[in-house]
Amino acid sequence: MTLFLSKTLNKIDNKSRVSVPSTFRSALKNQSFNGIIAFPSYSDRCIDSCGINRMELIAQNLDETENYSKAEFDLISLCFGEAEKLPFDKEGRIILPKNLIEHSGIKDEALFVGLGPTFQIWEPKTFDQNKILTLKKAKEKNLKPRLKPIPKGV
Amino acid sequence: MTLFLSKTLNKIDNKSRVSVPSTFRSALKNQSFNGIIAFPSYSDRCIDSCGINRMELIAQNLDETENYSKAEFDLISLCFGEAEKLPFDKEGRIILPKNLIEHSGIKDEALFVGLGPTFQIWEPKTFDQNKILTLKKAKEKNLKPRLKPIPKGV
DNA sequence: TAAAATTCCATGTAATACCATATAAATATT
DNA sequence: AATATTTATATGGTATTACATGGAATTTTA
Repeated sequence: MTLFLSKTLNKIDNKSRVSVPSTFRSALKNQSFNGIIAFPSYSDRCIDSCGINRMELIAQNLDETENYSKAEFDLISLCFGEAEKLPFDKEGRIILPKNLIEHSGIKDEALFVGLGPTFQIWEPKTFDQNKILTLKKAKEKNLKPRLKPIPKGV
Repeated sequence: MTLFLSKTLNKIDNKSRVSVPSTFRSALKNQSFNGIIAFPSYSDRCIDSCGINRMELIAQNLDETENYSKAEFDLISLCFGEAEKLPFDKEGRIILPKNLIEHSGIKDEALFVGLGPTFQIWEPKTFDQNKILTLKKAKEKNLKPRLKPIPKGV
């Protein structure tokens, strides 16, 4: 299974190129497209990313499931339009499209954050602010990190 | 698997020619017909498109399985009747037929929007309006885009 | 033979492939 | 254990190619 872990901070040059951390690259090694899929996060000021295999799974599911309302279907469909296929160059870099740079507020550095089956790309400052906010909310609600029981069949 | 992602805005010349985005073209590279299948969307003011392979698959399913309701069967039949085979010229362009231009309200620009296994072609303004509407409806119904593959057995 | 459709060719721009170097990590050597 | 050597990774810049697009030439068909 593809697993993205840990954080990496890389620079962006004036052509909007960033090196994808080599650990992430090697996690994607066996997929049918040599690069990443990236789209604006629905809930945060960052870029959501994954490999093509996950995207194919989502597409297939959407195609085969009959229980979506038109409103649901249209909403999910919008995501495919926002998603960008970003191939690696020979050096393992991608080019960040304008719209994703704008959405994330990224300037000259990009923070890659592993989330397991997916990862995110953040403007470092925004990530820090968000982290503080998350911890604050957790404290207010007295939340503690825990594992939920794993559903059967997964 | 054929996946259409992201959006591209291309111009239409006075002969109704449009360049199909090269990413879409390469997604269709290995199909038996070098071009796209296009038909008026039954629910939106846009053009629905895909590769010939998907049409063949649907036709085959229609023939072999009992999984379609009468209503579904009739809808698919309608689509087949209105579907146009639009071949690429040497430069990767297609010619948009009059009826599709009229149905979509396209004038001098065409917005190609990836939907995963299919894609759509929109008049840019119409797409923007429709997007706003989709997001509004989603908000009303408290929907959030499900970008997770649904685990089997759940 | 005129009109329409298709194929062919030309060009500016933007994307990407290529090469060179710097930095960091890993391994080997003393 | 400290240092040297090698390897892998990240980064910067240049050259080349591909793409979208406009128009001309050729073929088709009405």
